[in-house]
Amino acid sequence: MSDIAIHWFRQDLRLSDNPAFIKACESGAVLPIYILDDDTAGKAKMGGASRWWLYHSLKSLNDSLKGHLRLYKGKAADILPNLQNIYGAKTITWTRCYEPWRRQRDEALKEQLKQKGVTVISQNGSLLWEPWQVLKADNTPYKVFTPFYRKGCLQSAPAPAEPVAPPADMVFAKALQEEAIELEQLDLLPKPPIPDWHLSLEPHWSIGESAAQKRARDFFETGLQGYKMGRDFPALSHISKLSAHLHFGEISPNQLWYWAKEAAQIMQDKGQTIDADIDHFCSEIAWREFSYSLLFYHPDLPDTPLQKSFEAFPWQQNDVALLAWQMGQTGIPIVDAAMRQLWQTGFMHNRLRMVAASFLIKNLRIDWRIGEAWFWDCLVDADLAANSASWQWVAGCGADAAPYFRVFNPVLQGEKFDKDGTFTRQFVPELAKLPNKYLFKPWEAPSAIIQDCGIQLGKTYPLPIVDLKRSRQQALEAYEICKSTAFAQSEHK
DNA sequence: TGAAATGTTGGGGCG
DNA sequence: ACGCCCCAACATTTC
Repeated sequence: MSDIAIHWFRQDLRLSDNPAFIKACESGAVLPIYILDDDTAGKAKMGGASRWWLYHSLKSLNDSLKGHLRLYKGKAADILPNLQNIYGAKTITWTRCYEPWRRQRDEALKEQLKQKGVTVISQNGSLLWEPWQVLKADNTPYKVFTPFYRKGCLQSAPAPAEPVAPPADMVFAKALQEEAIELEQLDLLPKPPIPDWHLSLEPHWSIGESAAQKRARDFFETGLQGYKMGRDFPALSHISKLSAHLHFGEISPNQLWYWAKEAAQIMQDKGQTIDADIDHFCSEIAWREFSYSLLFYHPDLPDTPLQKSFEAFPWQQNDVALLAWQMGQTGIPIVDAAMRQLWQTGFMHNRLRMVAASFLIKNLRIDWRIGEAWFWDCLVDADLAANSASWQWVAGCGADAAPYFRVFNPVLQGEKFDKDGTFTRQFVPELAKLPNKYLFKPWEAPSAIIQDCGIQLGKTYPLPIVDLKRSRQQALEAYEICKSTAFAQSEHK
């Protein structure tokens, strides 16, 4: 077999259930490549935590490919055609991406390569359904999740493709020596004098395709039963923690979908019913699909509120408060616990993402895009579609968003979802001795108790940077102003 | 995938 | 026995 096929790995860093990669293997000797294309990404350039994850994921992928993964850095629009020339590749394959900057780039590349007579194959390997497969009867995209999922995905669209096995045998193209670079040269990890913050992430994750599969299997065995309820409690492990694996394509949503169905069958045979848990897990996967659909049909989702009335919102600039939020020093224990979890582990529990985001947007009234940028930098699962759709959801300016007046009370959220304080005490150890009654509102504790617990409010732990009740009220007022301004504007048109 | 304010009901204490 | 008040507990509405 002398023909050479390039498989361009992007967000599909796996060999299992990778239809495009299989096509490459069937078309000739494979040259597997990865291009770090920061130049084209612009504002969507990967954040720090993602880069750390990518470093390890590429390493793992290279192992699976027996050391044949070729790495490049720069504009894919230049590098890919160049490689095609150098190697005389007849086929180029890739798994589709949906970020606006990637779509634009890929479309142009595809056209250019096709004109040169190259067979270009792009396939779906990252979504259960392509955005254009889930449309309303009038061929427009859904704007509300429930009908998107129930009608669009489950009833109208075809069943998700069943996962396919990794290629039985891989023949690799003989690589030239000089044109690729080493993993270290991608500069994915921070270098001195930048703090080696990423080292604190290491113990929390195991990265790569086989780790993703193991995580999934562990979850289906031990976490799925009770998922629907348990997923709301940060101290429990009833969450899949698969988001980063999914983002980088170390595992496909299709694989998870069918494993979930299998798990349902196994449990049913044992006489246990976990239908509600399975349904809920599948609907969470579908939220990811919904986000991708939103991004696909609204390319400006990452920085423009879908509801135009929000353009007039009176955001506040407050760098001191922002820093306190980022560092987990707001004086609101559940918020601080959440923000520290993010900083220390590269992850934040879903419920806490809502609480922490609500606090930034509504109590501090800081622009959601600023919080979005922080999450983008800190999350190992940072995903353009999910991150922007979710921030818009919390801000109340997205499609099918939480209504703006839905303001989370971080004290009640703590009392409800971290009842015994396990999670909060883990990340805010300076409050560990505080009894549950005051753990989520230390400012209300009698000074004798505060003293007994070895706490000095304002010194060992901050006083709240805002008054929750008042700031809530102000947020609601700001929303009213913004609404009436938008109304006045629309009247003048 | 809220919370607070307001409304309603019903049991118990008490004159 | 009765009415009255108080206040949980729950339901509804409002933001």
